[in-house]
Amino acid sequence: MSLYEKIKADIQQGRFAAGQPLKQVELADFYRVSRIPVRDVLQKLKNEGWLIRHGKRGVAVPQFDPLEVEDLYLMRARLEPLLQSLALEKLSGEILGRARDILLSMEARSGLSAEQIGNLNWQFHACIYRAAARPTLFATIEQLHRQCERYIGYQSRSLHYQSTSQEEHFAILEALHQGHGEQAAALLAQHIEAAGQLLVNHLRQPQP
Amino acid sequence: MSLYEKIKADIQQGRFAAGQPLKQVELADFYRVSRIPVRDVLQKLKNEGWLIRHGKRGVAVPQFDPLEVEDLYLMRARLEPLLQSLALEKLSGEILGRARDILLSMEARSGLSAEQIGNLNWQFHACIYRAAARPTLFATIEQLHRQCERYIGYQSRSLHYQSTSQEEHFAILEALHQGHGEQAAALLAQHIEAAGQLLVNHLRQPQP
DNA sequence: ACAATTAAAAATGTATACATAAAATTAAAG
DNA sequence: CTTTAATTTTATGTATACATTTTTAATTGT
Repeated sequence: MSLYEKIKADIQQGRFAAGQPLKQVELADFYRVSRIPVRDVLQKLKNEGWLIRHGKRGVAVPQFDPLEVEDLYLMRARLEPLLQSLALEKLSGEILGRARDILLSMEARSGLSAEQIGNLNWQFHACIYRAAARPTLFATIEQLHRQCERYIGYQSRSLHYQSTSQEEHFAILEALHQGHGEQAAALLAQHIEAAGQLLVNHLRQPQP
Repeated sequence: MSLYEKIKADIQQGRFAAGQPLKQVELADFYRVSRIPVRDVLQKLKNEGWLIRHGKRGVAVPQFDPLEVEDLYLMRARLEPLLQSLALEKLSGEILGRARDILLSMEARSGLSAEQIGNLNWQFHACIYRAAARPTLFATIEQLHRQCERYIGYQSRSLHYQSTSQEEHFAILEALHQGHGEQAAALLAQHIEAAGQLLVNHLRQPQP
């Protein structure tokens, strides 16, 4: 497990108080490394939304921000259907088969963590998106997903969502299989908006 | 002028051959610094699209890629009208006044470099976008602009575009002033698509 | 007692030196 | 002569040490 993964995991588990600046030396001591790799990781995590700048200098774990989630899902709802549509013509049976396999493996294995579910979720969509052969669009969407990752721990706590989500996945896959591009795009947009809405509601209600 | 700015400028001026990997020690020697700040800058520039990974390790200046430009402007055409629409209600006369001043200063001063024009261009739109108070959306769009920066040197070589662009800017401003939100959004989308189309054509025709 | 200025501290930025892992070159075997 | 394995070389990753900047605390003057 790399330093990057360790720090990211510890952020996700709430080991660092939100808003409180992270000191490079403290992190270096804690993880038994020097400050150089810590600096590298902090910059990387900052770019992925796991950390934000604190004042002029230094970084901190950001507060959970419903508005950020709203923005992220708003952008995803605009960009992902676009990329999926661009992939339409290049969707071979083999690719759709692999996408289906991912969905089935999600159903087969129970007791998956939120992180694992989120990952498989992305693998399913990414499998389709990749077919479009649009690296820049893909990279930007992938980055939006990474930014969402910080919140998915919450999403899965409303566990009953999982089944709904799977139904939507299969509906998208079916539409793609039958060549109904616009329908698949519309379903995907709804899928993303629904997930975003659920997450925002969840963040706005309890004690975050 | 910071190391970051120096290296970015040298990339823009074609000092480094595209595709050829950049060595940390060479850069450090050239700029008379150690490898540590070089590493920091390289990572940052990589995130902004000025550099890409080269093989397993190291970075290189990417080739000019018309498909990348197409993707970037496609995304901008989807996201920027969205953010502009979200700003609608909060657009005070003062903000629109500042936006107008930026446009006028672009007309007033002649002999501006491509970089300067591009910057004022962004200032105009950013001025409006900021009013929406949607930091995450804004940040993502800003990043897309940064990625476009690498190409704007080309855009301005078709200098006659500048006047058309300005007309579009004033049309958008006028629509916003009169509260015609959907019209302003449509104009903005056209504005972005036109710029993207022009740039893509320009990249596909001559000897890049 | 409060403000401002100055001194101390703490944290980040940078340089040098060492460790490790790719890459390339050479040597050996088929 | 080609291919593969081993060795050398080269570049990056990391640690330690130093410099600079920012923040905090203290001291002094009004």
